[in-house]
Amino acid sequence: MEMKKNNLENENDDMCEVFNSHDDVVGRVRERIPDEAEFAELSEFFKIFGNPTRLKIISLLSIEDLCVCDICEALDLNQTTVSNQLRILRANNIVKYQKEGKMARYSLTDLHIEMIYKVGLEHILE
Amino acid sequence: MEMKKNNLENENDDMCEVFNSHDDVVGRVRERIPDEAEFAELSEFFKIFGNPTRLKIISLLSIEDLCVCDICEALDLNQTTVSNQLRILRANNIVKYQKEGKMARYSLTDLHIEMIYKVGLEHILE
DNA sequence: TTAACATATCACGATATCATGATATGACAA
DNA sequence: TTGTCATATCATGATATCGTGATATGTTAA
Repeated sequence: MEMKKNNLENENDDMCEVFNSHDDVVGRVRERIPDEAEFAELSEFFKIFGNPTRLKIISLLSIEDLCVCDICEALDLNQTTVSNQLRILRANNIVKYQKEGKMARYSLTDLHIEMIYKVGLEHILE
Repeated sequence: MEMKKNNLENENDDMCEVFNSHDDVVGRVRERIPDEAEFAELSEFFKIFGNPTRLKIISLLSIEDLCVCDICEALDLNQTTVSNQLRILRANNIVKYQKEGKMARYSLTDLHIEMIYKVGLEHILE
């Protein structure tokens, strides 16, 4: 898969010292990664998935849109907990909602969210 | 997209009370989500993506396999930090490594990791 | 053996996150 | 306007996570 760029790399291939054959590798990959701000934003985004309560909400909403009280009931969680987590999910652009009278109907923002959730689930289930 | 199961739901569609029309919804979705243990495991898994240092390492390894010192150099991070995060990544089955003499060459465990990383990046870049 | 290097582990103080109780807001019905 | 319900916000103490300095392990070369 990976192209051998330089046949001059021989037994020194495994050195990490000052005059090392990895300098080119380091320079090459360094240019191809996002910048500091993007990593910060991306980690904030993924942090949201790192909490079981939020994952449960995401899981529910990947099946269908629900109001807050239905989420509470389906997950057997108190309203403060759900509402707080929904606020975090909203702030991070993971769910959106529309008001319907005194109710708020929540849904996932887009398909990325569902994809990430499902690929992760697939991964842990092997 | 969503099938209307019951045409008897009328203006009561938006009630959340004791005899509410959402009971069927709640019961239905409750059966279709993973169990407690799976949510716990999944959230531990996603937590790993919620740290910029680990994301940077994942980002590098999605380009090519690297040894610890190359990762340190490419990211301008001290060795302890990188080694600690690699331990966490290993423990969570996100990277693997093979020993080559005194070096350790790290790579991503499987394509799921790369997919999740890339879909997340796509999401924040809109 | 001894030295040097690559990597791993331990311990710790600073910081962030969690669930929750108390309370506020805002809509509708009486 | 008063009460009730659905939802949101605030404050807090318990717990978890972060980066890092100190130190250990293990490999190779002299």
